[in-house]
Amino acid sequence: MRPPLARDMFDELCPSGLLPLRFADKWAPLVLTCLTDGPRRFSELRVPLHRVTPRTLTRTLRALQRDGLITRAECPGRTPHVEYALTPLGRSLLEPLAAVCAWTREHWEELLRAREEHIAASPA
Amino acid sequence: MRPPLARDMFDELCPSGLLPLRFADKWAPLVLTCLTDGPRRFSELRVPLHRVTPRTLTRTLRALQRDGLITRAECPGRTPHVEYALTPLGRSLLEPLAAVCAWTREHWEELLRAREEHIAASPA
DNA sequence: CAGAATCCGTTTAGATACTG
DNA sequence: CAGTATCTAAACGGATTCTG
Repeated sequence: MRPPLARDMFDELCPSGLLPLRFADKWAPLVLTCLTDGPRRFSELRVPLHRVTPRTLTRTLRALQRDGLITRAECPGRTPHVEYALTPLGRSLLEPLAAVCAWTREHWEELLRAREEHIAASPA
Repeated sequence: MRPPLARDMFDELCPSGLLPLRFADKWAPLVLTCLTDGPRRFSELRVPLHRVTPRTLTRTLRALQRDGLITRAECPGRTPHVEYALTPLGRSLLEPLAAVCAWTREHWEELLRAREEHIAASPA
């Protein structure tokens, strides 16, 4: 019923020691989701992300690129632009990501209630 | 092939707007995992977490408690102590959490390779 | 044992302005 | 269009010391 805990959770839980790279990031999962249906431009990505500042979006995209989850392609032509797209690796991450989001939707009310009760019970 | 993106990803992806509460946290997922097999004490939790400082562990536990994912019980007696345990809600989160960790284990080598290639390709 | 208090360095992210 | 540069505020996390 209560076996001893592993001495080092960092070795056991994930090879990364923590959540997968980029998963404990505020923006990265949202960016990945935005790329589900195809490549997107820099400015296209900003809109659904509450007009996140260019600086923040740039850093997020660079990190995702570094980890092989997205690609960055410069598209020359009459209207030159840049397109970001999921790699197969990045796409494979969408599944566990969706599972987490589904959990949240399912338990949203419950989470809110817990918070409210906690606030109500906490001392002034 | 390329439908327009939702204007507000925060409304659509998760009710929370982001990942579920506490999921984008460095320690929370590890703590939840440590509680899988039963209640644990404060000091018991520190060991597998690389001797995380009391301050950090306390804040993590408070946040998890606030969101209804764990309970805190003071156990009086000859050796008084405190026990933290998963709520049913907290336990239900273990499943999507495990899915994410499984993904990481599965693609760990690939992630490492991408990083190395990126470092090799980046300018001095 | 289970923390609280304090200090401090790092990281994160927003606002704003500017550039090839 | 796709960023970069600079500044700033807040959050995160570690180290240390102290307490009911």
